[in-house]
Amino acid sequence: MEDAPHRPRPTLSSLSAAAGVSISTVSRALKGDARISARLRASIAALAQEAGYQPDILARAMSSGRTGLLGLVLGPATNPFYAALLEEVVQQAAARAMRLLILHAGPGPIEDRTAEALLQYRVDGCLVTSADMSSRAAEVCARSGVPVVMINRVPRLHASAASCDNEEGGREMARFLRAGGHRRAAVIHTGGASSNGLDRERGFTEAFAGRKAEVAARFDGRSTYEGGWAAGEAIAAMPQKRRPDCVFAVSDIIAMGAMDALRAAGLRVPKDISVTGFDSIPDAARPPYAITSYEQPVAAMVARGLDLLAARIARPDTPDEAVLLRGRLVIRRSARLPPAP
Amino acid sequence: MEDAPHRPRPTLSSLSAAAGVSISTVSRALKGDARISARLRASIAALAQEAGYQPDILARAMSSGRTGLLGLVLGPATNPFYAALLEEVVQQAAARAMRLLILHAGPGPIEDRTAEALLQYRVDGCLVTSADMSSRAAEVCARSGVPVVMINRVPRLHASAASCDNEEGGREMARFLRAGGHRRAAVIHTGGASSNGLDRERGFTEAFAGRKAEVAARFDGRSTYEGGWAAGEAIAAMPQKRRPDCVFAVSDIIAMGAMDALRAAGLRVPKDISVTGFDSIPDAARPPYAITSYEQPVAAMVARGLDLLAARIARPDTPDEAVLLRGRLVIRRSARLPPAP
DNA sequence: TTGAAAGCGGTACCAA
DNA sequence: TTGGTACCGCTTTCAA
Repeated sequence: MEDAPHRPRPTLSSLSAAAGVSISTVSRALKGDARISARLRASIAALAQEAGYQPDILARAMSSGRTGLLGLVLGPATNPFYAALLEEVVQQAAARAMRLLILHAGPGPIEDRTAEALLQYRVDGCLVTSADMSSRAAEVCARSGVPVVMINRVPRLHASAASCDNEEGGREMARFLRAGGHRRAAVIHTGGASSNGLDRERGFTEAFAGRKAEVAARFDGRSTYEGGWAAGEAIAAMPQKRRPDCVFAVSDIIAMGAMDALRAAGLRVPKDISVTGFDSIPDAARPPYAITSYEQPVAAMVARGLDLLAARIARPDTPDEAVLLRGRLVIRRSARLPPAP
Repeated sequence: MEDAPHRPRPTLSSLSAAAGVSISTVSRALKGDARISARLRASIAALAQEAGYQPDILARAMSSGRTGLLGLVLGPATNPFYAALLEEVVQQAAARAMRLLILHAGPGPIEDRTAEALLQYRVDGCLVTSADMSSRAAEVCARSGVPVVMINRVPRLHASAASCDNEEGGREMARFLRAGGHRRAAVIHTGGASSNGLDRERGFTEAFAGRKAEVAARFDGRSTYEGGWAAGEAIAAMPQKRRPDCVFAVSDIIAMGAMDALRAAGLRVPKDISVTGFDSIPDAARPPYAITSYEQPVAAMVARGLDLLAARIARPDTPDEAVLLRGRLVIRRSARLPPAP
């Protein structure tokens, strides 16, 4: 290939010179304005095509005020749930001709300096999927009128949200386990940090507790495999009489850790103890785990989240809105089944 | 909180009016230009601070030509290796005051429409960590002079790269297995798509084969857990006499699948057969796996990658460069150890 | 030490 | 149906 130093970028101005018409005409022709004659439009389009013209979004943003940029705050990508969310968001955003500016990925809150980028690049809106959007960042958005949508998060101050019906998910899991004859449950939660976890636990506890059934123990699983492992060890160490007959972990990654620890301690799953999770990440479906879980409707959550964002970008006065989507119980082999009817 | 409609964004112009000086003066004062008196600089800085001034990067880019934006092409985030890479890149880029525009995340090549975004947003450079940057996208970059750096990839046409010394990694693993007394190896590769995989396999094969030792079988692991599983099943199904005594998978995710399949077939790891991987992702370190692996120096790869990119952005004529970084053998329990010396 | 003014590449309003 | 022009916010050169 030639080492041709890249040609100067074609602009409206260079096109207008080539076409012998004004800049405004080229601009209108390219966006299909009906006021320009069909012939002229076609010839200008051909010219642009040939020159490899690409509109400069930055320049457009200068005058139109719209960047087409969405700020993205992602949770810890090492949890496969967020990885799946990321892929889904990238794909759906691209389909809507929106681009994502990554503000944060990983555990912990987003830095203040990062929150500033949000303003500096004039993002049209902000998508938050992480557990932690610092209140500083939230405030920045609110103050400067940047619409915020949370996915997989309860909405807060000046934000909309699309999430899974976590409480119902917890309830469904509880009903399933009770139907399977379980009487003593252990819940592994996330230490109170996340409202998702709290909702799941609340739904579970509410639906599980009852005649001759109780949530007998609670552990902090810190949303990590290691946290789940520690909880699993603690459960395995309980005297057999008091030991729970089932475990509900508020996320699959925790459930995996717990399951491995229980097995390492010599317990059989689900023979000695059932283990269930939440999210239904691909990892949890693998043969050694086959974890019964509650699947979050990730694609739908992302789609509705982008809808909400788009609506708020188009009409800033649109009132905030919270969308709750129902998930689906996915039965695998990690929990004893209810008797066949 | 008040529902105060967000104030208009402060600009150089509004600050200059407030300060009673010209726009140029404010601009220079804010960037610490020595020509502005210290007192004036301080008072303007205070004003800006109070008003919550944030420079408009887009406007700056219009005149300076530099956006501070890096295009990011990421591989399948569902492989924890890419998830780790993502977190590292986001963090290090932020530390350098560079922002990431996500162009692609997931398996498969990037779409043509996406490649255009790269131009439209005038990214200063492009970071590619995926196996597949379409040649169209590569061409777009080359033609418009956007520097490209590959991380974990062999450099191609008009691009620099920072990657792990894959061949050496393969060799080290081979030496380790041979020292452990292994004689018949199976290699699970990625089907030829990735040069990484090829390099690892080449290094391994070269160092393993020799007196009374050979690579006895090859399988396509498709870079996925499922691919590894299928290969594991195939290995387990081999007649015992011909069965390999060790497995080298070119990535941990493959190794995990293979290991699970081998165990499901009743083989013990490492007693009956040793299993090793590559990458040293956190998942591979978990107790049930404890996979002996070759760790890629992810942080260093990202750091050097960003260095290369920054250098090319600052001086476009900087020649392309390929950096090879050595990784580290991480010995765990999935492979028989060499006898203690 | 400070200010005025010309762009950067579009958009959109007002004329013609 | 088309052209002229002001403007978006900042950088930078040239004058003062």
